[in-house]
Amino acid sequence: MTRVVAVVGPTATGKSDLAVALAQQLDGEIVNADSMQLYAGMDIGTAKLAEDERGGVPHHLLDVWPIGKSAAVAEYQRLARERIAEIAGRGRLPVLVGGSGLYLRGALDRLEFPGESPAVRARLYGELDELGPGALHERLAARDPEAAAAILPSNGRRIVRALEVIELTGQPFSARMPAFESVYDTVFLGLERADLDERVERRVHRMMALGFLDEVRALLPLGLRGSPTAGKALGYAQLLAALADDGHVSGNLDEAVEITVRATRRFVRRQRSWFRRDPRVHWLDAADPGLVGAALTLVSCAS
RNA sequence: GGCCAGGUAGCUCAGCUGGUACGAGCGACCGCCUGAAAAGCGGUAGGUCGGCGGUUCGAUCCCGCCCCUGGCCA
Repeated sequence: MTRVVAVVGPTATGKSDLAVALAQQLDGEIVNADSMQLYAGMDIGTAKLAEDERGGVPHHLLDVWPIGKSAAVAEYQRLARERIAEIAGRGRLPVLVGGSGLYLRGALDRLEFPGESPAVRARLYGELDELGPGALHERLAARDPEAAAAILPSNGRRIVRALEVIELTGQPFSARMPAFESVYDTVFLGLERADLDERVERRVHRMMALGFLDEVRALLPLGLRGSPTAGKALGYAQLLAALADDGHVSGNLDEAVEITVRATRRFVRRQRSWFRRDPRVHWLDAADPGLVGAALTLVSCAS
């Protein structure tokens, strides 16, 4: 079975750097598993490693989607598995890095995504607007009681997806995540650190100092504001709210920064509660000076 | 110094002409998560209702004094 290393954990823990170090030591290549780093042009705000920070290690699945594109796990799953196969085919070690939990699972685990239909989905969202989530949830309960039980009546988005899948496939929608079972021989390394809240604050301010605002401005003509996924990214959404369409600051920038810091901290909480449940993850303290060594030990012990 | 408005949850504010604060939004904390996942959704905890007296069976809402904030006038 193909051997893969996955570096996971909350944002701002230093996953990218650890991945580079591991790839250098283990003859690896890196595959991005960060939903926002897939977008071209989102660099500063996603903390994407610049060329000269990649330590000569090939990086895959960065900058592959245009800003306006609506992201999709299923497509990511396909792309990631292709890359993993190619890298392994070259005799090298695929190192997956990122903090997008569902993307990681899509790439690595036995997860199958039923199809999608933009038309059906658009119609369902129209109905959601008109009737409200409660009514659609009742419909779901009639067609697939099990899915309805697992999805809260207020969660319009998931209700719509469940109904979409049922219409498309004629099959019930299994609303629960499957067991933690990888399709590869994967070693999961999780990074954590105690001082994340402060780090997040410093990082957001550093991004501003590096020209985050100009980056957002530059993405304005590419349709960032209307983009369903990219436009909602942390920091981007907040700066967008403070910018007029012509790129002039029309709102309160300091407040936008402050809100970004808070929202990012909340994101860290969500990431933790997602990754914590995965029993396969070997947790490492990112502040430990011997981090790389510890990670290498774990990888070699697992083989 | 006088007049007016206001002091209610960490923040911004709601609050039947007195009867246990119904509070709400945001935040915080905890959790959920199968094609937008940096998204979406849920649960929980927070209030001496500025202070002290008084009226009343009972006062956040009535009276008096005091403190603080904003505005107006001197």
